[in-house]
Amino acid sequence: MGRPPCCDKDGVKKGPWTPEEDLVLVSYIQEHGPGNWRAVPTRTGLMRCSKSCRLRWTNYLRPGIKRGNFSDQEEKLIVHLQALLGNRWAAIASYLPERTDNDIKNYWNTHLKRKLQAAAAGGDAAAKPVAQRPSSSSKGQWERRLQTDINMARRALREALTSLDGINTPPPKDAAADGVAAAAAGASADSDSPAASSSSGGSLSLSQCSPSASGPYVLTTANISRMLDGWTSKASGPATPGGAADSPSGSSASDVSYGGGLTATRVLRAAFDYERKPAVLAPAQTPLSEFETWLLDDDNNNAHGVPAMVYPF
DNA sequence: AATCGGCCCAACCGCCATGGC
DNA sequence: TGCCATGGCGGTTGGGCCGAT
Repeated sequence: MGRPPCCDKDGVKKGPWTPEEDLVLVSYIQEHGPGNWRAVPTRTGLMRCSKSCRLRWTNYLRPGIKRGNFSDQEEKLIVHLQALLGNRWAAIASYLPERTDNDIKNYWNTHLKRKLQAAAAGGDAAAKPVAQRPSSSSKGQWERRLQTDINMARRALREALTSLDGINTPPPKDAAADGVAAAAAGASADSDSPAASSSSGGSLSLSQCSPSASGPYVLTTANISRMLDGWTSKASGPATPGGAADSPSGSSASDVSYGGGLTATRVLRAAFDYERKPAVLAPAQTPLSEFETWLLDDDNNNAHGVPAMVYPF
């Protein structure tokens, strides 16, 4: 007998998240913190699987996420970490605090893997990831090769890290006055994002934020602010997203009660406060320092230098 | 202008690890 | 000690977008 599914298939909504759902999820998490995902759908009224909620938060809504535009240093770091760790995207992402494992995985699959394959086709075997190299050699040869790979990767990583200012340090929190969705941080950096381009004043209705209206929906502080403006201007009571929202699910948005006199303004402010909590980014910084120590140790131990990694691109 | 095909990425699926009972 | 619930991770998919024809 197979294991029961993590969530009931009936009545569980799938597909892209709506702004209303994002706001409900964010407001819940800023109140209770991430975790206990099993309780999230029932407590928020979201017709989503707990897994879906967690993924939405970790891959999209979590503060401090940078989207798109991978820098050269990030590319190199990913390439070498992949060579070191294999397809352990979560581990790789821990060294790129602003990137999600899903983002890195997608970027690898769509860009870097192709580049490496092209480079490999050009005869640059040294640039191949460990996992792609021939495995026909004997154990001793394989171990020596692996150690060489690690040494090369360490050196290249250290070089990459030395010029990695700003990647591993969170951006100033008040720079963009953003909060929740520092998705906003990434979105605002993307000049072509709808949110970034719609910086003019005026209230934006929910339907204007919806994917169908103007491209992919990106949850930014600006969007949330406009959403809330629209709500507060249209609804006289507390934040009960109502009429304007043409929610396909027809369930959550209008049914959600934030409780405890939680107004829309308070939701937004509290969401900002949550982003200022360091716990979200802090864990990723500890391994980095250990990582740097490890790299430095390598310098001490690696008396016989290894040739620097030749970047295939 | 219409169609086609490739690219990109958000989201889903299934498996595994872990912790609580 | 075994079972179960839950969270986490990696692989894969589906659909929108965009350039080429």
